[in-house]
Amino acid sequence: MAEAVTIQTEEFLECIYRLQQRDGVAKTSELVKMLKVVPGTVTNTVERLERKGLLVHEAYKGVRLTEEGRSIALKVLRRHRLSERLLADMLHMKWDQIHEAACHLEHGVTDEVARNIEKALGWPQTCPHGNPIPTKSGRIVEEERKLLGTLRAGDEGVVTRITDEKQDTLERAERLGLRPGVHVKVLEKAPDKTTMKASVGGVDRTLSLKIASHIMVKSQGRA
Amino acid sequence: MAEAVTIQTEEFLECIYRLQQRDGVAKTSELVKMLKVVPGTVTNTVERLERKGLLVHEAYKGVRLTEEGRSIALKVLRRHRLSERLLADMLHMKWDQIHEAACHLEHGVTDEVARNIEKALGWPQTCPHGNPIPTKSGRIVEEERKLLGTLRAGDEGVVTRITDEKQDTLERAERLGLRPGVHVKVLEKAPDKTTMKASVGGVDRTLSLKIASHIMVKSQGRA
DNA sequence: CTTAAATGTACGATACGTCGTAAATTCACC
DNA sequence: GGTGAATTTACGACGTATCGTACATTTAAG
Repeated sequence: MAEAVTIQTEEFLECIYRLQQRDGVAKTSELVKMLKVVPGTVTNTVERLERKGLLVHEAYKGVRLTEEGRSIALKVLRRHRLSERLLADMLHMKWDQIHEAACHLEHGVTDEVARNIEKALGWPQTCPHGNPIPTKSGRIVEEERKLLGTLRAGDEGVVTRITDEKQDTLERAERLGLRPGVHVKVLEKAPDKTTMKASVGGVDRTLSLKIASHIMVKSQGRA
Repeated sequence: MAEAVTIQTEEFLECIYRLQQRDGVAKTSELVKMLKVVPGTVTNTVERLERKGLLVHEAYKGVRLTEEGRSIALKVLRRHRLSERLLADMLHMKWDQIHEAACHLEHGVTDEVARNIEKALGWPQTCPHGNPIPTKSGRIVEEERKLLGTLRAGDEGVVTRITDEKQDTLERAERLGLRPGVHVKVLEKAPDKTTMKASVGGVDRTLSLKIASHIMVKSQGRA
């Protein structure tokens, strides 16, 4: 068990984990988009990984990780998020510029180095975007929080996570002041269902529902 | 130019650079040993890299990097040595335990991250073993120093570099107190030509010529 | 209910990276 | 200078990773 896994396999499993977290299942078309490969590559790789017992694929339904696949994905995610902490906290890179770099770094971080990162940083619980860091043994706490986009006028809370780590999403969040720990309150949802007005850290903003759907909020009641 | 290079290609070029530095030329048998692959793999890869114009191979003589190959090798070496500084200075790993980890990390360090490492550490000139770090533009200063193993009784100086970064070499150096900056003085060379006696940081030691041949010394005269 | 667009699959091709076995060449020592 | 050991090369094989083109299935819009 625990065969050596290539970098590409790691990328696939990590990506599938993220998609499952978001959608419940990973559609191959989503994998094509996120991994920036052609559909044939996804089919091939999915087949191979299925043969290895790391996932199951239901045609036209999507892909799900097996226990073993999930276990590997969590190891990769751990290294990714610890890499992000390293980049942000020790190398002083901006939180909206580190995801891509961490995508490369994660594959070079050995378990030993991962442990040393978390030790040096005092065992952080989340990455700089608020997403939880799996433990060495593969435990992860995925809290069930509401997404900002699903709140109604009057609802309020504190941003806990930006669940999408793509650079443009993070840059947009940064510009809007949407960082973990910031207080938000929904003021008004536009009738066209593409934007909403909200108070973000005391400043009134107009947010697209697209970005709001990536912001996880710890609810604090309702005016 | 500057095609994308795979990790294995990077490993090969880096290894060839190190061997050329040591022996003037990289014998394929040495590559087999250092890269831990079978001879056929070296032949294949050398052929491929020769076709790409990254090196030239003279049968039974060895391999030499072209300008382009050297340029890539120096980029990899830069990332390797900056990774070592990161591991030693920020993650507090012991200097004799970091080489292997850096071998993995180097391939995940983007140029941007490399710049941020050197910035965060105040532009260090050498890795923790004393070997020079190439600049972003690929300059490197390989000082011509004597090796401890070649000094004669009475010669003395200061250790500047441990040129071999294999873990067992470094652990042995550590146990003998042979770190960069330490003063050494040759007391006596054994007639069997396998050991020497020397004062290392004030302590008299018996050193194998094997380890002494990896220790570079800045000469400070002669008693 | 039909059909076009979206989504998914199949197949063939190319390059890389690695191995093992076997054969050829060179070198160094007697 | 001959010969055995070291070194180098040649070849065939397999798995991974990726692409592109062409074909099939599903879904949604009319």
